[in-house]
Amino acid sequence: MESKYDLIKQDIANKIIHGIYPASSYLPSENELCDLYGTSRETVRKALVLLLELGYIQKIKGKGSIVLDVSRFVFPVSGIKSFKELNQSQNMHSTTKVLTLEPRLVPTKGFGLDQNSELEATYIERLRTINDEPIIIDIDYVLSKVVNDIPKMAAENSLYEYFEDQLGLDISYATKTITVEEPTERQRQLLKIPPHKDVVVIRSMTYLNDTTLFQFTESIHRADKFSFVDFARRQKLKGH
Amino acid sequence: MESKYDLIKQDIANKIIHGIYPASSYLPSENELCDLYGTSRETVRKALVLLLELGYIQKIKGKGSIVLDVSRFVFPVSGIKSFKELNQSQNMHSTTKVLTLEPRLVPTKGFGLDQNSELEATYIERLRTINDEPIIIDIDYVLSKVVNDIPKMAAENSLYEYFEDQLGLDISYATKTITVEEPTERQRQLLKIPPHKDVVVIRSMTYLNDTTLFQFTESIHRADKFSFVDFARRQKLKGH
DNA sequence: GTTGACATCTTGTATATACAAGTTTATGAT
DNA sequence: ATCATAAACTTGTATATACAAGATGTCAAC
Repeated sequence: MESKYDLIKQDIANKIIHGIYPASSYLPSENELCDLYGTSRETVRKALVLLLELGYIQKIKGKGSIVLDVSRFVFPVSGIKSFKELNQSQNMHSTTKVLTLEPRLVPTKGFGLDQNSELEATYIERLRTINDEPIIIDIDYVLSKVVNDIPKMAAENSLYEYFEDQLGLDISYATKTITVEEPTERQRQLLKIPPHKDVVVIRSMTYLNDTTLFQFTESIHRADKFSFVDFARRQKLKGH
Repeated sequence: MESKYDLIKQDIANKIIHGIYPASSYLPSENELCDLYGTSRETVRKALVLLLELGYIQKIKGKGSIVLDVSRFVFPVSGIKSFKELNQSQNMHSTTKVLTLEPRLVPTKGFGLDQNSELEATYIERLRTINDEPIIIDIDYVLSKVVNDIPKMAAENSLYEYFEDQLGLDISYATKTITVEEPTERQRQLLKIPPHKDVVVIRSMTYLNDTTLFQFTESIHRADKFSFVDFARRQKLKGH
């Protein structure tokens, strides 16, 4: 099922996380890794490219692969991660309260959609607390075309876990925008936003492997509790 | 100098941008691309992987590579991009005014550094306007170890262009955090921030290819003009 | 019409090989 | 000791080959 280079990636990643390969040290050379895992060099290199993209290592021609300081990512809101995954990687006491779960149409405005399209969806509104403080309101529109029924349990636990492990959906990529906006009165109350204070809104559209759109998300954060951590590699795209 | 797969990547990317390969259509198959460019399949595949990471295409096993709607990225603040690059890709009238350019030590606090380390740097403070409105204050600490002299022209034009094209620096990756904070009085005046309104702060540390840190950046945005667009691929990292 | 087997597309994984091009170390001549 | 060269490492690029596995269409059998 899982490919060799994926297993190698995970093995090396774990060794980095646990300090077996400490930061700013060199990994074994590619040829040594070949011997270690009993594979060809190209296979090892595929694993290393994945670690490179994740910001775990830096490859330097002629020298080797340096382990980067990955402890900076202890608070990774980057990438597509679910609240539960986020929560497990930290050590925090958090809860999820499902406020609403009902069928609704996706609002044509707000996500930049065609006006004529009427998309049936399951609307889910959840309040996330960390250490008993309300921090995030998560609003999901899950398109009924893809998922017609969502048990409340799944919403309380983890939607992604339900979609991927239970339904076998292949969630692949998402586009997201981050903006700062005035909260609605409801949001102000739920998140206990002081007067004059804004909220951070992360809107995303999530797609399956076959490029079918299946979910809209609005994540409303208390601005004072908001932090977005990102790792970016420089890549030039000349043109035009 | 430039590799085949990089040229193929750029060629296909340009064709996607110009609509020769329109959104939601399939690219030619990998074998057809081999014939087209006269290369092996692995070389073509390397180019496609790069386009995949950029969010230009989606590969589907057994079917082909679908072109994604890339027009959503017309406002890409994602990745490492300089203000000038950003400006050129849009069509806006913008200016850059250099407020300060002088040697300074990097403040030990604020970037989470060791207290004992005293890093000499060039301090640059710039005010960015778009359509005559002040939008962004950019603060740079460029480490003197790497770059000892920065002409004012370079700061007015593009620091990255100067670093990469003039000095031949190999800028490779950066870590960045986005938070919402109260502006200083100076920031409030420069950006004309109304009372009670916050600003968005993007702090980043930029590294060269050989993992040497060379730049700290603080980018202060007017919250009402701030927008961050991102493309993210889902990748699970199991294991603890 | 429906079904199932098959062939033929597609992309995904894995290997072996070769050479180019940085980096470091060892060697040797001066 | 100094310097230049060469050898021995490292990663980067490119190719050829093989098979696995998903998607699709054809064709025959029922």
